[in-house]
Amino acid sequence: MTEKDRQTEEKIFESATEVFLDRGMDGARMRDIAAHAGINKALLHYYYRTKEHLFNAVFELMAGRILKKFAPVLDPSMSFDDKIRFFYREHISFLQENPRLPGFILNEVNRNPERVRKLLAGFDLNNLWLQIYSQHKKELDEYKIDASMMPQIMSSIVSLSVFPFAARGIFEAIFEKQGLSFNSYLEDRKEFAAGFVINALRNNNTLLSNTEIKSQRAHKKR
Amino acid sequence: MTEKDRQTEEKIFESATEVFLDRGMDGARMRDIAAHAGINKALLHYYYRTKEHLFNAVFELMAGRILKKFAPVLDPSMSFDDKIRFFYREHISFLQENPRLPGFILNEVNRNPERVRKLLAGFDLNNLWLQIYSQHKKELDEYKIDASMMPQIMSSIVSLSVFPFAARGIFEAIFEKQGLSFNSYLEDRKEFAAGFVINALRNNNTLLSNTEIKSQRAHKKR
DNA sequence: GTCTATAGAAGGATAGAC
DNA sequence: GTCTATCCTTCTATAGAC
Repeated sequence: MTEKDRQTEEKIFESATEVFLDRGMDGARMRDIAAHAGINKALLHYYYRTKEHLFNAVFELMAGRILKKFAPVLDPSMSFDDKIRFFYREHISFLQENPRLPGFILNEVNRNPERVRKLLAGFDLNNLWLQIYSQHKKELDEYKIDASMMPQIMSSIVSLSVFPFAARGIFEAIFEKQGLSFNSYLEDRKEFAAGFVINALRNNNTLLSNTEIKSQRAHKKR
Repeated sequence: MTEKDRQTEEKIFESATEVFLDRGMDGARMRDIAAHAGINKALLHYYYRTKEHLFNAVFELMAGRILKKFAPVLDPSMSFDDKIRFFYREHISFLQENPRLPGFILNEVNRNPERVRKLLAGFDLNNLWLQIYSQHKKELDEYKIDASMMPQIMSSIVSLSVFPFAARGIFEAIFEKQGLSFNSYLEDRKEFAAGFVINALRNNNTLLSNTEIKSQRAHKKR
């Protein structure tokens, strides 16, 4: 009885996840979710009152799952370089298993800004970058990186792993034309991206210093 | 007469662009496009037979516009470093004026792979990376970069400028919590990203060499 | 070319039997 | 808990008057 409930509800949730990931909130059809779960539409409404309820359940689980993957960034037991290497290995592997996740989340979030607010509500973002900076102050000082550059640096790190998935459709098409597989590109990327970032920071020369100066100037303007 | 046609058709097209950029193909409503244009639905169908026709017209213009912005990459008159600096300045400026474009294109392309095929049909991608590599062989040799690394490098360059726009909703929310403006972040980014990439390549040390070796190994596997 | 009115299809949601 | 049948709304698209 209760066992069967759980099974059905789970099946519905899995089917909904599948269809929503594929088509998004607006493009998904309750009929398709029901068909995918091998049941009828009425049962969907029995477990989740409306389409929106069902979508929210799926979205929150998925968004939570991807956000949790950023947690190791605050692990104090790793050096900055190791952390970067670890991050790309783990994060890209995770996205290889969930390739549609970035596009799904980004799209829904851009369409409905209210979702971001609710989503980030549980996280302490007020001093996120300062936290990371403080944790690695010693190494970052050697690189001549100060706290004001953290937004640029952190956003760059994330871009390098998430964007290929967000632009998956285009990447796959271009790679195919050149006889490359998207998957082997991703395998390479785990190490390439880490090396790329570490090099960029390690030899933080006049170029970055210039940026820093301009950055301060720009901030004063506003 | 004909002048009025042109005006109406243009107004419809602009309104459609606005609504499609905001809501996507699935989320857009013909009623909203008509309202935005100050006309009625029937007139939409008079000029563009179906919603899909109208959408395709908008999508093709927008996609073409963003793709054209990558053309200077093949300009042979600039050095590699200058090209990178030029690219970020121009590309980020363009996206500042069209911030919803990346999310729109990426979303529609991921949902409908057929669009990519048609989209890229006009471009010679068979040896795109080899072209760029050949053009700058001398500089790239100094960086110890060979042709097989071009996919990783080019995709990294694009990621750093496009991703902040694709993830605009999240970025804006996070920045707001820290008292930063998305726009000043973007202003800084034009120079930061260029410096970041040039540094990463310039001091291409053992890290990248390792990646290269692994890369070759990985390719043999498949 | 532009409008009003409406057809016709498709979507989400519910009633009620089992 | 699960189903069939159906309601009601919304959407795209067209007919027909001006």
